Amino acid sequence: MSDVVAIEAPAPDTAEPAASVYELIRDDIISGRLTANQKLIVADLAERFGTSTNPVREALHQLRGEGFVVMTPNRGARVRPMGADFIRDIYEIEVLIEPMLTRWFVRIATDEDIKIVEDLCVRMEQINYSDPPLHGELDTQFHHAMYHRHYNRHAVDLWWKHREILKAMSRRYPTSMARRVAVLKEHRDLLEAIKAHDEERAGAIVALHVEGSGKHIIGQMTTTPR
Amino acid sequence: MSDVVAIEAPAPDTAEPAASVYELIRDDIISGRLTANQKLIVADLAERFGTSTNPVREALHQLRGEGFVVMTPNRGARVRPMGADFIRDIYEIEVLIEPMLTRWFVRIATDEDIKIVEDLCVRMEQINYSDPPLHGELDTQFHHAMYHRHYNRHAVDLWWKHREILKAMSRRYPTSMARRVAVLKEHRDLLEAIKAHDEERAGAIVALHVEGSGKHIIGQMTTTPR
DNA sequence: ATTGCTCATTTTATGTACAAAATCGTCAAG
DNA sequence: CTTGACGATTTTGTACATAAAATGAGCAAT
Repeated sequence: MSDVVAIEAPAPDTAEPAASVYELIRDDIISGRLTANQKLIVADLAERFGTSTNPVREALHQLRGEGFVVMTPNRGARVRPMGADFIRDIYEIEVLIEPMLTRWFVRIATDEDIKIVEDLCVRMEQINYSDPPLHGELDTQFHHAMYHRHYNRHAVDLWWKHREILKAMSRRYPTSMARRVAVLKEHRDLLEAIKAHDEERAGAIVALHVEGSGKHIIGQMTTTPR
Repeated sequence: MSDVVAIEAPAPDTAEPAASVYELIRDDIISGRLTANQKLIVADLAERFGTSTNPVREALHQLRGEGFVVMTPNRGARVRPMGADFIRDIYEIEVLIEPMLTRWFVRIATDEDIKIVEDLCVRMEQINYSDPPLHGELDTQFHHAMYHRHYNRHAVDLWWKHREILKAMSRRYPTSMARRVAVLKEHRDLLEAIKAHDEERAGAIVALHVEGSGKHIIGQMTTTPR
């Protein structure tokens, strides 16, 4: 009797929670496995995911609402092209939002809060781009640690959505040596401003930081053939 | 996103294009006919619109993607509550975005461009709040005239989406006398700054203008019982 | 040959009907 | 007051029907 129980949960949370159709398509778009303007044919996707068409149709419509997919009546869905101009648009908005979020963090940060971002900063300096994916992950955590508790959920959600797109984008292009050292320095500068509780300076540094990242990626996008 | 077409504009709106289920539900949410947190039952909506369930399901998912609807697995969709905090979130973002859009307009505006916004400004002064809905319409056109050609489509779309929410919200609450005179003055000041091609001043005025509108509505929301 | 057209055929999106699974509400028993 | 069973409600998934659009073969005019 007791040997038939607990078939669920073989481990805490190691097992993936069986990604939804929505997430699968979304990841395919963001990661670039689905190319710009590619047609998203409901029947094909349904077959590929082993479901019927309705889940796909619903996922597509949600993605459309989020802007990842463009739909035209009676002619279906296409992957939203995320070219250099779109990336620029996003960065221009982030240049405004991230300083706002950062200033708030500087205002409310306790010593423990600061300790967390400092640790992340140090780890990034230690690996020194030897492991780009890990650096990217730490970079995201660095900013996330500052922003995630902000009261303006709308702003944080927007930041996160943009972040996911930009993260995926920068994964497709290399980071120049010059930019690498700049990023490390900017993070360090930001950390100092935070420690000094200098709200204005921290905001200004983040603005520069975001702008620099944006300029760099767009440069890579427009020069690299791909 | 950029498929958000020109629904507004002084267009020949003779024959309605038979509003889609999506638009109907969306309008019901924004206008407040559907109240906060109200359950959106697929079968009911389908019956109300005289369609089958699939169009409703797709509309709901798009709305979810746009943030107007909140869905939880196996327990359906609810109207996203748009309380004072959410409105504050939106205004805080607009305080950043609108000045950016305005500055660009000041930079590129020709005399004809300025003429258009001036006319709108004058008309608002003439009706002097005798017709609040009309004032709201002109106000939207005033800003739209400045922003709609901006190269950052993402920012413009975001502004428009926010604008629709805020327009509907302010329609539900009265505008105080003090606020009325302030709005007229701010518009006039802005116009002068534009005419003087003073980018910085125009941006600063818009920031104040948006902030003032936000503060006012939130004040109304938190004091008026409703 | 190439272009541009019609028209039948196939593909695909969109709408309807129904089945399975989950949730919610109610009410009786403890 | 809480628990648990059971029926009604509602969500979620599948299968199919219809209508619109893409495709491509055939053919006439340049």
